[in-house]
Amino acid sequence: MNRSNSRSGGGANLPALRHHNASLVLDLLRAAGEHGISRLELAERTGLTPQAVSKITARLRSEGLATEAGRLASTGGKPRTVLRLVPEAGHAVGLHLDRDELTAVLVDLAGAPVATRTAPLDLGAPAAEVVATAAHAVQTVRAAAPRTEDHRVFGVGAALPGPLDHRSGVLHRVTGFPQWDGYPLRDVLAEATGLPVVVDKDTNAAALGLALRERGEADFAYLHLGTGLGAGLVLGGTLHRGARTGAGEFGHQTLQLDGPPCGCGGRGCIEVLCLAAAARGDIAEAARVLGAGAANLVGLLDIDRVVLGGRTVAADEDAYVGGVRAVIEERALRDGTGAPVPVTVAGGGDRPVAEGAAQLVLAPVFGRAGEGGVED
Amino acid sequence: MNRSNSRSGGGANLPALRHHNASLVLDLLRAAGEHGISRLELAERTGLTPQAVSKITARLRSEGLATEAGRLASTGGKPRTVLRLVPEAGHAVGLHLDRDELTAVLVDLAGAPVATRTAPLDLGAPAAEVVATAAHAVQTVRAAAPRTEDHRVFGVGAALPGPLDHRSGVLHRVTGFPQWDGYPLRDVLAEATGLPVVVDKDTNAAALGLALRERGEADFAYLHLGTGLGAGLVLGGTLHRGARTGAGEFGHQTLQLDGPPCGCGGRGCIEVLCLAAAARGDIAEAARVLGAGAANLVGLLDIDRVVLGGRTVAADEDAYVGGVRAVIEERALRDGTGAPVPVTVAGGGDRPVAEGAAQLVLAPVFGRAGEGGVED
DNA sequence: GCACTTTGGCAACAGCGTTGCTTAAGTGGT
DNA sequence: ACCACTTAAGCAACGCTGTTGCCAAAGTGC
Repeated sequence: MNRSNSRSGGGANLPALRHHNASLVLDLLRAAGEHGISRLELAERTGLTPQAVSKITARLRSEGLATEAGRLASTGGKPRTVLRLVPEAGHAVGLHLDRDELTAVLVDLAGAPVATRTAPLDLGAPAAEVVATAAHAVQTVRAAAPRTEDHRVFGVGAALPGPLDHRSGVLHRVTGFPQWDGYPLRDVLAEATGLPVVVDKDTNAAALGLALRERGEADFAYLHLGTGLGAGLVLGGTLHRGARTGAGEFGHQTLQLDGPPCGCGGRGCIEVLCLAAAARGDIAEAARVLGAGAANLVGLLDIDRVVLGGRTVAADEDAYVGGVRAVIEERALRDGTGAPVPVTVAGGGDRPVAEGAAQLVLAPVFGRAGEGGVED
Repeated sequence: MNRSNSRSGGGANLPALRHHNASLVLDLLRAAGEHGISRLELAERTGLTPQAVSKITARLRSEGLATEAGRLASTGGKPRTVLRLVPEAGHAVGLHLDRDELTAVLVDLAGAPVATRTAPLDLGAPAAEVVATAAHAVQTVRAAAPRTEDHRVFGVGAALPGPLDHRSGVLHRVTGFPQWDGYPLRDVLAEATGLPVVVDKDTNAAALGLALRERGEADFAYLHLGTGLGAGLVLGGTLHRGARTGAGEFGHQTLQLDGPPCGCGGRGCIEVLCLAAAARGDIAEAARVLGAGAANLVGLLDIDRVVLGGRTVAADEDAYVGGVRAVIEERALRDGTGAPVPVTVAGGGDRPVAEGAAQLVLAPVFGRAGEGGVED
């Protein structure tokens, strides 16, 4: 049932079956939010029998993860009991290590932030120093979680710029900070905090978090335009990282053959076109370039929604959203492929990255660990 | 265990568990080919216990799907017994309906072609006529399969150009042949042949078939350059079709902002650039353009391998492979992301499409039905 | 107040992979 | 030639999964 058969493992036994179905139910409970969802609807949506759902939800209730929350209007018989997730039953820490700033956030199972801490950070400082600052921020927000046995903190998700190996948790050449090359951030941070740690690219974290904010979309792209241009892809409901966890290299896509030279050594990369236009104040052109890249992505992968973010976009949200939307709508019109894909902007500045980082930790709980996913 | 949690269903019970593990084992048996694989290696690779593998393989042997095939050299104890797939235990028909030609092929479980039939076809003819010709070709190659109870034909996979809805099996506006718009090919063909039918785009079929030819690559792209330019993507071991089964729109990716106008109404599409260069005999330029698009794809999705195919490529294989490879190697060098992604060409003319179409039917047997997959 | 509908738990069950143990089938030392 | 050892693989008992059949609970509507 794991789609990633090519990976080692994949064999499923009874505990795995149980965990799978429990995750499925938890995911639906999370999606239902505070309104909750009835047992029978859970049965319909999962394909399980009502009795199985009763057993599973009974377990979840005994573990404190779910609870009854009122009942629906009767339809001629006994009214359905509504169940909902107990958000405070578990927490996760999201950590965003940006070039000049650090954000730590404690989120509950529903993804709602419980505590936040922001601090200046010099990513160029010695590694030990950065790790110490990060670990301290983690402990600070962690103090906001109730410390009972049942209400555990699942772990820390750390998002940072630049290429890294998600599987091993080792960084590569973080742009502009060569001292991080080969640094085993995951293990060091796990040691410093005493919690399991997952590391990933900032764009991936943001994509995961944003994909969960509005539901129902299996294929989703987040485009981040800040000091650089990158993408995070959620395909089939989980992050697509690729074999070398190098997916999302959106900025150095060629969009203008033999165009202006880019810092990467290539020519006509979407990043240099977009940022050059933005730098000279031609936001409309920057948005048009970004839109062309987004439309390429939408057509190639049949993406359901595109979300824009990053400081450059935040400076002129309407112009970017409008410009990108125009390009996508025009192309959808040409293809005649029905309604154009919605384009929105990620509100909240840098918060989506930190909150999404926490979702890196929570994803396995809800059965959304992708191929490159980390076991619980 | 199914990655596609967002889809309805997803709930797993005991039969599903059994089917999942059996598929996993069958997939490894298929990968092992005629050399076979021992029970203990199956256990290692699946993560199941040796005893579970023994039970599963015993079932497969009793169903005639697997058999013992010699034993390995001893390593100090009882030598391991080697198991292998029995290819002739099942077959599938692959059907390639091209604009001017029809190819039908019967393949066994291992994917090896058993019987082939090629016939001229006018895809512009009335639908009933085309279906009748296709159904007749299916019956012809089907006659080559042993008709015993155990050796069943699983179904027909039909690949054809142009957009279509894989899930419903209904065609859209097949380029140049408007009469197919809205035609329920899957159901009509199922009626005519008496077999389950799966339809998909020709590029998707080719991608699936080629991805299985050489193993171990989870993320794979097939680029088809013929009268048009399209792509098929295998991500995480299964075909990526997208929510509207419209993924793979590679040809109308913008590669040259404000470039020459394309038939689709856009400008600077990779297809028009590539085909225009090919038409004026500048194969090197066509290959360079194709390479730029391929490199974009590789960077964006962290693809493991790129395979080129189609009549235009076949006319000058070395030039295209060399040109594409050069662009990809150059970009890999710039990024410093290790070894460049291998680029090869799909041999065998149109056969890969028909053989891949048969794999559309076999994929679920081996646990490789993607999100858009069809149940057995 | 009674008939009906719908929800949801209890108990028995079939069947999955796992565990503990035994048998099969080799190698290598003496 | 024999025996100790190693490795492979089947048998039997087991725990636990979702399923099935049944019944109690809790509503609606005539």
